[in-house]
Amino acid sequence: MARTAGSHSDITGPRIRDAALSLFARHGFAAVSMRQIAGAVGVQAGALYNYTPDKQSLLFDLMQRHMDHLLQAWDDEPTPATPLARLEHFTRFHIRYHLDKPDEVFIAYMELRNLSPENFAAIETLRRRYEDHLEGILSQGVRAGAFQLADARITTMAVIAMLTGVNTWYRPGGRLSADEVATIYWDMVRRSVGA
Amino acid sequence: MARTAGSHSDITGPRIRDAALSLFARHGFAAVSMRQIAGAVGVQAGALYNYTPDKQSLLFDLMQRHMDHLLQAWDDEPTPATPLARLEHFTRFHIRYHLDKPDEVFIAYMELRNLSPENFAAIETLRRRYEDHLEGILSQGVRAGAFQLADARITTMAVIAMLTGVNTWYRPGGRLSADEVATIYWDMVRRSVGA
DNA sequence: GTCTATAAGGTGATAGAC
DNA sequence: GTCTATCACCTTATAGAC
Repeated sequence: MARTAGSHSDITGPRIRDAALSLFARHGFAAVSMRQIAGAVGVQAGALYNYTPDKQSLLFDLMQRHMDHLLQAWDDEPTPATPLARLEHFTRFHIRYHLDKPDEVFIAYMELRNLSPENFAAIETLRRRYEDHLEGILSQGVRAGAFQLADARITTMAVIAMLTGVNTWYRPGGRLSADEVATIYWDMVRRSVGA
Repeated sequence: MARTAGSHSDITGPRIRDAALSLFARHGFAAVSMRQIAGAVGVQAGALYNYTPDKQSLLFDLMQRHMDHLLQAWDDEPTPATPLARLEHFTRFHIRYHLDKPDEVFIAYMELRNLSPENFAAIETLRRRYEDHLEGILSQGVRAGAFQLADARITTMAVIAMLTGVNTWYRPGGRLSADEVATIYWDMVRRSVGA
């Protein structure tokens, strides 16, 4: 059945995104050609332009979907009662979600410079919205006397960098499970905010 | 004087590296052509091949110099007496050094996937050597009873990710000086290792 | 919706003149 | 050491047949 001519719009679109995601993550946006993406999907390069106006839009689409999905996933999470419980929940959610989508995460911050200025601004807005969820938890905790920290914004950036860094070294099947890793990181986060 | 024909080997080499560093950092290795680098230096593309056998070697040269220089700079630093003082020294050194060389730092971990397998292995060895300096400080501190942490290797990766993350948001002339930022981060590092 | 063919231009790298 | 010219190939994107 492979390569049969005809209409496949409902499955070809997702397949193009999957192939582009994987290839961009492995080789980088600029190093991957439309022909390579088409080859991975099993169509000719011209057919891709039925699904994206150009290569830039394909990249933006991947990043925007990733950020939208991340924000939605966090909105769907429950909200524990105390700042301490909320911070632990965020820590474990962030590690779990990011380890689950390594290609999306990798692209979302490695390929920012390949976005057009307008597309860059749009992704930065979504990223800032996600960071603000953590900053809100930290600020609430400071007001409630649960945390002691010098600057909620800087602590936000520090914690997110620390947590996202798990993706650079964690490999499934290694010395520790994802849950064990999350517990160790939660211990560090908890102490670093003075809780 | 610009573009005069003749012999300039001692100044053209560094100028090529400077131009490549800046262009790779801004646009990415794959998105920059040898003609662009030559244009920034003020020579024709063919002249670059008197200084590098190919584009890949140019990238590797930049990364290797960066890692060599980082390791040498750390070796040149004094060694404070206690684990706590050593950890503070490493924290401040890492932030200062990395804020000082943002292009080198950016390339050194954004362009790893564009290295050939042999070159990648060489850079990873140097990176691991740098990480091991921090891991050594943490392990010593645990043995001396100065730190309480679950896993020296994971704490090493977490602390380095947190500290290097400063480069993603810090801009000179902003709300806080580099020294003030380093002090806030040192407070977080100190608490996260249970000191 | 996918194909083939093509336009218009860029790519890394080399040869040989000066 | 740098230049010009060139090779062989790849690039994104589009046009028109089916």
